[in-house]
Amino acid sequence: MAVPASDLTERLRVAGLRPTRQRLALARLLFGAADRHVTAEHLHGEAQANEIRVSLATVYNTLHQFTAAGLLREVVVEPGRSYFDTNVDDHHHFFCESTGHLQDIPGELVMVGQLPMPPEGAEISRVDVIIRVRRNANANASQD
Amino acid sequence: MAVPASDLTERLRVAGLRPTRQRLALARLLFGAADRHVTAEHLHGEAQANEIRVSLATVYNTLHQFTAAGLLREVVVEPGRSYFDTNVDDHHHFFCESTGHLQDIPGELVMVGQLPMPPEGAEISRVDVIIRVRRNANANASQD
DNA sequence: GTGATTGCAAATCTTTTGCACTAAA
DNA sequence: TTTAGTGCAAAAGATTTGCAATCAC
Repeated sequence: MAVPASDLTERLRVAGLRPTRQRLALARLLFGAADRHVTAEHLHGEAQANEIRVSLATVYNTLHQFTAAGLLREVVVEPGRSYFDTNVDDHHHFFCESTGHLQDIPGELVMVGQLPMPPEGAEISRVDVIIRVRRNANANASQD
Repeated sequence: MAVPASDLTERLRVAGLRPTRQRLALARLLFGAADRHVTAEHLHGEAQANEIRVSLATVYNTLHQFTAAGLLREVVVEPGRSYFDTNVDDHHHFFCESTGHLQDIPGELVMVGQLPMPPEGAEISRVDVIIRVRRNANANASQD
């Protein structure tokens, strides 16, 4: 299903990363289906569930290497835990404080007009908009 | 200088917090002068520099209690470290990835038009806009 | 072969916790 | 008194690191 292995191999090569067994397996989990938001811990668990032997340290290395290569984007919304987003296009996030769930918002849906000048000597590297939401009291267990 | 002790005492009382020696001392550091952004570690160091005996655990407790009481606002921009902002008005932030420096942007300066609908059963608790900046190469050591 | 990559376990860093002690009301 | 608040040291959780073993080229 989805992305042939050869494409992933190529993608890693282009990014300057050797297509090792571990990286390919993680790439398949990450990019195999729809956009996703994972933590290192979560991805490691998923790898194990799929009988892929990878150490947690390698998962961390890989996530950071992918991020540096522009294949992933790191999203910081909670103290003490990083999420990695497979969607690297310009977009923003809903973050549910009750459930810890992240959800993309296409970039066009939020219009940030008229950015203020950055401090002198600095240039903008990214604009993050995080809409923090909370489940309201009378919401029944329909989704997260 | 600044805020008389009696005001701080009152402020804590109103928040439902006993005005203990430690809380008053930390409140004086936090609210004594202009708006600031501190980490627990930083505030603890500052307390020690001012000969205020407070344990790091109490600094954490206090920061969280002040945040729950609406006296502070927690800002998450870096994995593994929380900043606390003495400005609790509606506003946003510049975050310099090179220096770790946070700077307020008055709420009016950023116009986020037309928010998308939050996921069903959820209500918006806050909108954070973080403009990540980086020192550009030819910036000399003028500020952070 | 040779250098990049991996795995493991230990180390690090920030934050939280348990619990006896102290202080505010 | 009585209960909230504090300090300490230990625990927890996420992430990083050092280094020998392993793999890609």
